[in-house]
Amino acid sequence: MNLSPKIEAFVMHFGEMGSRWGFNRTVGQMYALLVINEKPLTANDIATALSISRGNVSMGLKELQSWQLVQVQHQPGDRKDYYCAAGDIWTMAKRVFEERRKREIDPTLTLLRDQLLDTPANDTEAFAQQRMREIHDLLEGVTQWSTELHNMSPETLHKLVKLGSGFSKVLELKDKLVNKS
Amino acid sequence: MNLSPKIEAFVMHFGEMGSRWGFNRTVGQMYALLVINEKPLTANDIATALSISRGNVSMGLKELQSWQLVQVQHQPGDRKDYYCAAGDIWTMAKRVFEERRKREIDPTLTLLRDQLLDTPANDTEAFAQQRMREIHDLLEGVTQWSTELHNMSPETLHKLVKLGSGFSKVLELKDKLVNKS
DNA sequence: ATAAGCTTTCAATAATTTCTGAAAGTTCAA
DNA sequence: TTGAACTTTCAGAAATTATTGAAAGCTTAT
Repeated sequence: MNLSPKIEAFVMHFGEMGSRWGFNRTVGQMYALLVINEKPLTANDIATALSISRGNVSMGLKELQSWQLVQVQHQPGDRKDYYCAAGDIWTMAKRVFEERRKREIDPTLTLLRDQLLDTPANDTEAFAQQRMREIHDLLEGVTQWSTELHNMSPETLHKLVKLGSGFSKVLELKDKLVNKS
Repeated sequence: MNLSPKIEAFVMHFGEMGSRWGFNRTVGQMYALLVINEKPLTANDIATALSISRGNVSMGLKELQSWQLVQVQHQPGDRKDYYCAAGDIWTMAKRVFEERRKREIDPTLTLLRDQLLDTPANDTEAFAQQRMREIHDLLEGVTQWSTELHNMSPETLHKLVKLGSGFSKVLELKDKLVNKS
């Protein structure tokens, strides 16, 4: 398994970015490799291509499966597991987005909900709770909104992205028509 | 500087989440502390409250300033720097969002743009480039869209969040009216 | 000029995370 | 039942990241 310079650049870049996207370097590289390869790869192919240990590949694949970003496939008469990137580009984006929401927002929302049930004991706590309320409402909005995104078809998503700067205009339009607020 | 249990829980939680949000534990704690405190704090207040070294606080504040999340203030006749969280909740959210976009998306977009200028040398590279194109277009959409968000007033943002599940309906509405696509 | 009262820097150390590879586990064909 | 062809696990090693604290830098009052 030998990578062309261009493909290598792409894979290595995804490695660098990996940690910023919520997984580690090798997991990033592995995913990139699976995404730009048309054909499914075995765990050994991956280990060779990236010069990492077989054990590390196994861990990485487990991680990618927990993100639902890869799929296992089998070839008839071959005992090996073959891996490939799951779904189209929109599916991938949605999965990463969802997974990150779960890890980055949900736990905080839970904490804030709990804290907001208590009555503040003094002024300091009252102010603190007010801030927590604001953060809570914001995060709840983001969560709802992310559910919305999750349920959109690729076409709608595509439209949304293409909408670009026409976005606030649509909001205003809606305001006028529905005549609320 | 002694924290009440509730406030401590909040601060510690932000510490835990810190790394998922793009900064480290102490930076997360520091920010939480500044957000739930009505009054500005000195670097020493922070060090005491969180039981961390003065040097670490200095580093952390530098980091938070690079995210534009804190402001320095001065009290008349006092040489110390006082710090507080910058802006309201929407400002904070926008700054975190923007900063993360810069770190998580922009570098990849640059790489992809470069790669897409070259002509693929073979079928493998052609397929790879096709994938890169898709990712590029998606990220460009997200970027545009994030600029849009950035320019929205708190009121518009609030409306957007409240819109919740009515969102795709608005999109459809727009489709019918404008009668495009 | 000096020193008091701050803040910042940075080399050394500590803590955490990632990676390796050998051993154990699984599955299947013969 | 054995063993060949895989995969997974996990303890220890390596790499990376965060933290400390002492020293160096500012700035202002005297």
